[in-house]
Amino acid sequence: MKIVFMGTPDFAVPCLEALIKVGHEVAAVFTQPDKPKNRGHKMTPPPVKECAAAHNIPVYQPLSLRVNKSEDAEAAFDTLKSIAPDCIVVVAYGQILPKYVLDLPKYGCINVHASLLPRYRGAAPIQHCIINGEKETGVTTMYMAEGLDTGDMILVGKVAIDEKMTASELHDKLSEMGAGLIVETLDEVEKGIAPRTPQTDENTCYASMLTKEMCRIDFSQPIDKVYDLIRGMSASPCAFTFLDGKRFKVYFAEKTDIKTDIPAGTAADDRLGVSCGGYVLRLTDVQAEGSKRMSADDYLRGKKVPKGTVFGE
RNA sequence: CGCGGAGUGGAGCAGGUGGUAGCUCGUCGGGCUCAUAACCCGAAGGUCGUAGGUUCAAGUCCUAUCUCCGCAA
Repeated sequence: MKIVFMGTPDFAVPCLEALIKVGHEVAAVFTQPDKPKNRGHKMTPPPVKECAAAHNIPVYQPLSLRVNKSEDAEAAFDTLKSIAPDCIVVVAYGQILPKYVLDLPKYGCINVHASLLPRYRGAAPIQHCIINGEKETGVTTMYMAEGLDTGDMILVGKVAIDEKMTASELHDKLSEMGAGLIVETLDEVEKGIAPRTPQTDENTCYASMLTKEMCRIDFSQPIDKVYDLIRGMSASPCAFTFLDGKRFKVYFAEKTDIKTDIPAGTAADDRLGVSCGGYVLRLTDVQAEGSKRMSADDYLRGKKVPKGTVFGE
């Protein structure tokens, strides 16, 4: 099948590679423009671009595909038309596709979404699942519609969320699962045997983009909530608090059943055990400002965090 | 050229007013103990990111360079 692939971050790369590997003709890749990122504002190409380049696939990076949004949209659409793909596969592209793009390919536009739709539509389904303490999630493929992640569903893959799983671990797992699922989906679509299940709008919920403020740990919350937040934000953007006036990232923690009645956010011992919702939450994987990520044991070898230390400011 | 921090024995940090390189932990040996992740004694282990420069003398000052990290995007 002749395919145009649209995607941007790491999550989309396994899908792209899978399509190439099974022999689909990936005629072009659309991805977000390079952006000044990281320290020093270095221009950084999206991971999907690097993957496409490695396979000598032409890459297009329009600012938008909506004609009223950017000047290069029309040219991009012309490019799409001239390629005339059988199907457009969209995986975490980060842009809204207008109706005339959705209607262009014979088999339509097919999206890979990292949740069990109609639950967790939106930008950050993986993190929100963990933050909300879900026990199960998965990947869904669907025919794209104009609404955000509202299209008719095709195939679903489920995965259990382990108690100790972090967002980045789940991300990798779903990313791989998505790669298998999109290959299977295209196969069935091409043969005309793909199911088509409309979404119900009843059980839906929205997974909004993550903000910095959401990453801030509130130790007055129940310990389960704080624990899930830390897992759900790890390793990026990463939950944080403040220690000694400086930002202090927490990549992972352990729940204990030790009860405490000292104020929330206060060190209950000298081993990074913090009072949280009436219990002690032990921070186990941390990163101080200007330093690198390290285990609590390593951190404590260099810095004392005595009982009574207050976190949060 | 967005702002800022850091590179020192296996780990994490101190030392930065230039003059024998230090702390905590770990490791190894020994001791004590019914016993221990406890305690006591001792030992090993570092060309102080790299390259230049200033100096009688540089981890410490100057210049260049590499790497890593926080903020911000």
